[in-house]
Amino acid sequence: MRVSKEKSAENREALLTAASRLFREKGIDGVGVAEVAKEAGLTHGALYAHFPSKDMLAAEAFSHAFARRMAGADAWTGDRHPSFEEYLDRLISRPMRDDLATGCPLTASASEVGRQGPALSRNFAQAFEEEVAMLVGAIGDTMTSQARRQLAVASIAAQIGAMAVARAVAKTDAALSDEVLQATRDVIAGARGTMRDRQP
Amino acid sequence: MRVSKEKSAENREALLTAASRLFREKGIDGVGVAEVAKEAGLTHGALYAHFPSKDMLAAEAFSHAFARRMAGADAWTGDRHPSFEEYLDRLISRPMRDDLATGCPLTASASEVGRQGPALSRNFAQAFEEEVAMLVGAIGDTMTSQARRQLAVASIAAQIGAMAVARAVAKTDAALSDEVLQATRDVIAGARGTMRDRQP
DNA sequence: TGTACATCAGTGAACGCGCGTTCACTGATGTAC
DNA sequence: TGTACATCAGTGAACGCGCGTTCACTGATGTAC
Repeated sequence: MRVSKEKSAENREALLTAASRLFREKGIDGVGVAEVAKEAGLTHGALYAHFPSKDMLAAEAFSHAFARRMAGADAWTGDRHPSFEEYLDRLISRPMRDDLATGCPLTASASEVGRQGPALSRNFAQAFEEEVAMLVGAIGDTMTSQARRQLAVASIAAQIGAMAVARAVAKTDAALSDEVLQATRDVIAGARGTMRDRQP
Repeated sequence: MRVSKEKSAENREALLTAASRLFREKGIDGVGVAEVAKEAGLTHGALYAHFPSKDMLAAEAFSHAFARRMAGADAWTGDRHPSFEEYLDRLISRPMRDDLATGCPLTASASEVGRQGPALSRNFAQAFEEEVAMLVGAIGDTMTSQARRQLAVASIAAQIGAMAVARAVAKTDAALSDEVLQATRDVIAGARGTMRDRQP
């Protein structure tokens, strides 16, 4: 049966929220469209009234989650303008590692993007650039803009790798998992100190 | 029909080689046991005479690939005792990014391990420790052993993240993909320089 | 060394299952008069 | 404002397909005599 435009918009939002949560938690290939629709209170057929394919759903769900994060709408986002060290401490952390479902979309999707469709790849690249711009702002004007960008790019890459490794070994070797997080935080923070000192 | 013990051992080796190649290239969830068996010149039923489940196959295939890499048997391994900078240059590179099938097993599996079975997680953690030990040796005795280990752990995490991001955006934004590799290499190399300078 | 037979790696059909997607149909919504 | 009807979000059965795993069977290998 047909529903009102408002209800339809709510359903679309519910589908995106369910998809972004489930895809982060279990991986895109680990969740079926029926499960996403059920989580949103619909049947799988309804999903195709809003999205032409699972691939497009994944791409839109990723950007939806990233936009929420950038808008500060996620519980874990905290200060929207953190310092560089605050950024590292918050994202390369045990709470982030253990909270798959609402964690950083970049971290959750990085490994899957290469094997999914082109729509998700485009949205991922755009989100990565936004994250770089945000982090460049957090680094401040203590070094050249080239150096700031280089540090931001490397820091986000390191964050994504540290989280992947920490999650991979969390159940097998909790001490190693914690060590990976701390070592990455410390080495990146140290690199920032050096680069700042070397600039006039 | 029954085959000789030698032929059976060869078939087992062929299954491991095919699995480690295909799993790296398409992901563990992206390849069926029938495809692995076919690549090894067998039928899927024969696979279960050698491995009790796909999970165990994945775990053994991972360790098989990593052991080959550590033994210098892979074409891309090069010098078995590279310097720290050589290690970074070789692993965080465009050739490594583009050669999925024979690339670093740690890099290829890091993101999947968390969602696979416990056997793979154990083998991954052990391989990570071996890689850390190798890299600690490459860093040399210019800093404390604690600092060496910290740098090694963070470097491997950063390498894994840089490769994941570079692969994710390779088709969409080639320039960004290259930039991620170079920025990560430079920042990690810079961090090494700082840590060395600060030690007596 | 030659023969009889137990072993077991490998084959291929079959199992139940979940996948992404399609589609005829439903019925409340939104619109035209 | 009230009525007739076109629209279309949502339902649920069905599509073909590939998945991991099982199993009765085959026949060359390896062994015991």
